[in-house]
Amino acid sequence: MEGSTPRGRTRIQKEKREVILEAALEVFSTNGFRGSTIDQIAEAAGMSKPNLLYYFRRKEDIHETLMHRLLDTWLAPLKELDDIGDPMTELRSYIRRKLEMARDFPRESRLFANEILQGAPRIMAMLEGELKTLVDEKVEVIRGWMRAGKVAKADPWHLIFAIWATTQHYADFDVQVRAVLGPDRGGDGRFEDAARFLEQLFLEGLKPKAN
Amino acid sequence: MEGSTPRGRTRIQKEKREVILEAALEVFSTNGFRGSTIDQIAEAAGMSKPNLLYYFRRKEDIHETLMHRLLDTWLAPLKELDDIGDPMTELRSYIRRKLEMARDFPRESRLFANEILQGAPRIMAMLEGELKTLVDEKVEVIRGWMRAGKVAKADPWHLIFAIWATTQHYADFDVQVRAVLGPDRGGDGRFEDAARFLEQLFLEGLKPKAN
DNA sequence: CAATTTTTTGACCGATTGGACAAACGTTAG
DNA sequence: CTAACGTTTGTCCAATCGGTCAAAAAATTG
Repeated sequence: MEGSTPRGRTRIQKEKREVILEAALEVFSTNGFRGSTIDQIAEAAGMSKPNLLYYFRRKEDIHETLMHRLLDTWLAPLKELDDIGDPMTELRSYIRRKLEMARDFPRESRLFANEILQGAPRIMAMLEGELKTLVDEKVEVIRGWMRAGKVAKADPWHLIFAIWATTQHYADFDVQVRAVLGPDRGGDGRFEDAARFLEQLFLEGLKPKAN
Repeated sequence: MEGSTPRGRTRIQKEKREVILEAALEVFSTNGFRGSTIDQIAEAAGMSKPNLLYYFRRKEDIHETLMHRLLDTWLAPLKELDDIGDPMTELRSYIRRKLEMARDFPRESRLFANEILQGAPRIMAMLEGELKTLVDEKVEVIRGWMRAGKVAKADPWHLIFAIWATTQHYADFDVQVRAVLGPDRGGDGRFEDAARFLEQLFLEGLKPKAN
């Protein structure tokens, strides 16, 4: 009985689907969608290919499920950007949260980056819909702060892009960051260094203080 | 006669190799290495697969040639960062040049991003060698500016990362940028808006002017 | 022209791919 | 025990992959 793909009915199904998604995240995020094979995912999940296909009937279904889950996590920090509290503190918190996500969920970041890089064929609708709506909303919040003189006037859209770019860089380009920093500076401390730098950059910029 | 791969001897060989590289840049930058097929490249180059393989014997050879060419172009702006001239002007010029590259060579940027995202298996040596050396050198230049009080004190490595991230974002995440900006704001003017914003960000930050 | 070399292609090959399927295995309920 | 259901796997398949090869077609040379 029960339709095609087993819906997370039994306990075992929920568990196995979880194992598969975890394995698929690892594989997809390092090889991209087309560069990953079902066999790779099955092996990483510790099961046979047909067994994996019993839980997800197509390779794309795994990717789609993964992507949908990711998006909620991914947009959460921006959703939290609220009009209550001090504007500059809010912005600083947002930057810190995004940087923590790059540190704690680098695979998710790379999965997302892979998708966007290749033209976002599978999530274009979401970018133009849900994401754009959310950004438009937060742009208005930031604009309010700027009008009130709480934040320097600047393009709010590109401000958001800059925050995304600088924070996600530490997940997506991690290999390059570590290679350039070298063994001594490239250790665990790099995220704290980055946090300090980004805070200064976004708050005060680089122009030397008027002595 | 002549070794395996035809070296750019005849005029026709140089031309065809150029056509292939142009087509491969298009294909590789949108699909990644593993996601691209020789057939795709051959079709984009307007020739048959065996004919393409007559000029480049392996798929990897095309990618390698492309990558080597790219790197020179890619590092050029950083190499130009010189100790002569006003420091803040130099930094502003560097940001502008990098943004222009994102605008004029988005495929090259995405090709590079694809490689890094997947762990840089083919250019790791270059990252740890040539790139690191160049960055270390420029870090010293920037440090000198900071010691001289010409630039606010900050971590020079992360400053460079921030410039890379914010500028390349407009090439690598172009789809997302355009989707979020929408049809009206997402037109050709987005690079000028970005340039204005980035200049303000890196020079003055976002803290409101002390009124 | 004819001889030689370079360029192009159709046909083909073994390996890998995503996926189908039925049979086997395990588990639980009566 | 047995029947029923959920789970797992070995085997197979058609499509696609990177790459080979010999022979045809152009171009070049004398």
